[in-house]
Amino acid sequence: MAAVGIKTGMKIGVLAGRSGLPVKTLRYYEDLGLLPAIGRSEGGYRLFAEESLRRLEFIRRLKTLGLSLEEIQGCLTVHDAGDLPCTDIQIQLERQIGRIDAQIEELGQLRQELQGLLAGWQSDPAKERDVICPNLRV
Amino acid sequence: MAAVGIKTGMKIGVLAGRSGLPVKTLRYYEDLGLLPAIGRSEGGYRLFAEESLRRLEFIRRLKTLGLSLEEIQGCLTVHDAGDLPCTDIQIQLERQIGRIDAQIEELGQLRQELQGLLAGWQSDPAKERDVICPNLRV
DNA sequence: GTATGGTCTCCACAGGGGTGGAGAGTCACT
DNA sequence: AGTGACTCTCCACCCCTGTGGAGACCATAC
Repeated sequence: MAAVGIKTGMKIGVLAGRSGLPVKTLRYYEDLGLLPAIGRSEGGYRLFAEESLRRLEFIRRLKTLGLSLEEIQGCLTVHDAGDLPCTDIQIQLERQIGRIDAQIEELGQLRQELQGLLAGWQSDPAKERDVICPNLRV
Repeated sequence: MAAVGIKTGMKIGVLAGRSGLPVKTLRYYEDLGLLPAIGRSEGGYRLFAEESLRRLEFIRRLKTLGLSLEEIQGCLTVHDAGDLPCTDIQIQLERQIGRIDAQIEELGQLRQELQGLLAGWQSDPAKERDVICPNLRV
């Protein structure tokens, strides 16, 4: 009969201090559904479980790996359903490698083009009619 | 004595058709000062010179090379002052190569990290206490 | 009782390059 | 005179991940 319905938990400032994230960011994450609070205090303050710290670590890690909050939320949803999110995370990370490869490819081509242009660059060309930059011929 | 003060020019729709850019974009460029109109018609319509087409080509080219509109505007300001913008463009393009190199470097490191994680990925690991994804150990 | 600090909600802004729509005015053709 | 196409201005919204502030409430210490 004791302690029934009693919600204990950190207030947002404590979680901010322990996680190193700004209070604003935690509210933002909560709004997005990334970081559910276990409830509210009588005064209306958000209360977070200890587990939130783990969750924030997870979020931070996946963020540094370049996943969007939406993608991270997808993984967390799997976790919250009681399943291991490993497979989903693997898929996301593979997708992320794909995006990175595409970006690197694109950047490499652009770099090539820029290098080519600068290789033949004339620092003081004659002015040309109908062209703003004779080097670019445009 | 003939044709004094008469402003001739394309209306924005014509320029849009000939340049291939949407009317909205041309207005946006004009607002930014990238694409000055030679004036307004009696009815208040923007009028553009033939030269605007060249200017838009120039803008488009530098955009494909990855310069921001602000950087492009810097080059155009030099041009409008009557100077050749080649040197400024060269500087911008070199800076752009620098940015690209930094990005590629960063992406490469991230890719490395992702590859490393996925290399040892276990598709069906045992659940671990205090960890959302055992593979990431977070 | 009151000062201080934590927290609440709601709204706005940042960056960069536009895009969409409303409502009104203009132009050309019939 | 009317119709339709074109243009004007002004405001809002898109992407994404937050951040800043105003005004009000809550909690704790003195």
